[in-house]
Amino acid sequence: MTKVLVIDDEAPILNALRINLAARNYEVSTAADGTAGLAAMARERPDVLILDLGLPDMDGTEVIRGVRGWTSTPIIVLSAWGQESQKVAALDAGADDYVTKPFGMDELLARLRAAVRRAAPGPAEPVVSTEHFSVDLSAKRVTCGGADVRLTPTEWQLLEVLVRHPDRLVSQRQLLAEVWGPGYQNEANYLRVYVANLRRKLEPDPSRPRYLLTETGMGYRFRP
Amino acid sequence: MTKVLVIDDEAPILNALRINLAARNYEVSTAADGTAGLAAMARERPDVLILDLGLPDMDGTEVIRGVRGWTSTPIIVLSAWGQESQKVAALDAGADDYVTKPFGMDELLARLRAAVRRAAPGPAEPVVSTEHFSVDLSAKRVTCGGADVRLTPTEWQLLEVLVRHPDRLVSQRQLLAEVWGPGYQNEANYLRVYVANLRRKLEPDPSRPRYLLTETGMGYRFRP
DNA sequence: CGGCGGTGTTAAGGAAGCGTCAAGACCGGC
DNA sequence: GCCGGTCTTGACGCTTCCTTAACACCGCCG
Repeated sequence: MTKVLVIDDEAPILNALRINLAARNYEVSTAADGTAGLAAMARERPDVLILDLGLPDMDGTEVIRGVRGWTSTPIIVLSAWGQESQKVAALDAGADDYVTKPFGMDELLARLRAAVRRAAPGPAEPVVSTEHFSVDLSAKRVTCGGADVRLTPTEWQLLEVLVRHPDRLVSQRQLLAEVWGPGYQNEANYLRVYVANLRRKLEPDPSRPRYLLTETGMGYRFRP
Repeated sequence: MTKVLVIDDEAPILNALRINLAARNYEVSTAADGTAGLAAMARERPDVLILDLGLPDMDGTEVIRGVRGWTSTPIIVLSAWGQESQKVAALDAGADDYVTKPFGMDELLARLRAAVRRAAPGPAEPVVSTEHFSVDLSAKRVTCGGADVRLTPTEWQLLEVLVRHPDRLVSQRQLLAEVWGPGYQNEANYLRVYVANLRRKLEPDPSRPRYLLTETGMGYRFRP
C-alpha cells in the first residue's frame, strides 16, 4: 500500500486529504509544521510527500531541501494562488510537482499517481527463485547454481508463462496459445519437447521433475 | 546543451517559446502537428518534449502514448484553462507535468528544469568498468587497456544503451528504437554490423565475446 | 496379456538468425 | 570539388533453433 505524508497547517485541508486519500486506499500520516514534518519524513518513510508551502515555522523550500538531503522521495507542493515565485523556488529546490489551491481532488490524485509511477522502478517483483534456480523476468535471465543458463526464445517464453502463474495448473491449450499462437492448440508434442528441454536445463534430476510438473491430460504446473 | 522539442500548432506560442528557450541556451526544434511531432521526436532525440494538447490532427494523449512506446523522455503538456479531464488523461498516459495556458514563462522554465533534473540519472555511477575496458557515460569516453578508443556516434549510442542496462537482456527492437529510431525496428542487420564493430574495438577476443553477448532470437546483453 | 492414449526422449532436416566482409552512398570539413 | 570518415546495403558461410517424426515408456482397461 502506498504511504503518503501530508505536511499542512490548515486543519480543513488536512482532514479533506486524509479522508480522500484513505478512501483511495492510501496510508496517510500528517504533520502540522515543518519541524514535525521532517521528523515524520524520517520516521514514516512515505512513498510520496504532499507539502504545503505556507507553514508557520519555516519556509517551504527549506523543508524541501531538508528532505532532498537524504532521499529522492517524490514531493508534491501545495501553494496558494498567485505565489508564482514560491512555486518556482520550490521546483528548483527539488519538488517534483505542484498544485495550486484551491485544487480539485481529481487533479491532485492524478498527480499523485503520476509521481508514484515515476518513482516506482517496477510494479511487481520480477525475480522468482527456487532452491535450485532463479528466474529474473525483467532481465530475462535464468541462473542455475550460480551459472547463467542459456534459453532459446521458445524455451524462455514457455518458462515465462509457467513462472508467471506459480502453483497454478496451466492448460496445454493456454500454453500453446500463449507461446506459439492461437493456431497451434493441438500441437501438444511441442510442449513435450520444450518442457523436456527446460527440465534438462533447470531440474536437478530431469527424469524426476520437482518444479515443472506434469498433470496428465491437463497441462503443466510450476511449483516454486 | 539541452535539446527541447516543442509540438504546438499556434505560431505565436511557438515563436515565444523558441525565443525564450534559445535565450536560455536551450537547443529548440519545433513541429506543428502530432504526425510531424512524432517524426521529429524520433529524429531529434530531444531531452524534453513540450506538447500542446490541442493539435489539429490527433489527440494529445495519442501523441504521448506514441512517444512512451519507445522512450521515457520527459513530457510537459500545455493545455487551455479548464480542460481538467484532458490534463488528467495526459498525466495518466505518461506525461510528466503540465502547464495551463496562459502561462508565465518563468513557471514553464522552472518546470522544464525540474523535468530535466528528474530525468538525469542522478546519483547513478557514470563510469562502468570491466577487466578489459571502461566506459565513462558522462564524459562519453571509452578506454581499453589504458588507451582511448575511438567510437563513431552510432557505435557509442549502441554501447551506451547496453551499458546502461548491465546484465539485462535488451531486445533487438528496443536497441533499434533507441539508437536508430522507432521506424527501424526491423533492420536487425544494423545491429549485427555495429555489435561486430564494438566487439572488434573492445573485446579481447572478438570472435569469442565475453562482455557483449548475443542471445539468439532475443537480443543482446552486456555482462560487466 | 495386449492394445491404447498420453507422455518422455532423441535425432535429423530445413529454416531462420548471426558474424563477417566489402562496396557504394552519404555527409562533413578543407 | 575533393577527401576522409561514417553509415547503409547486400551477399556469403556458419551456427543455432524450430519443426517433425520415430520410438520407448507408463498406467489403464478390456
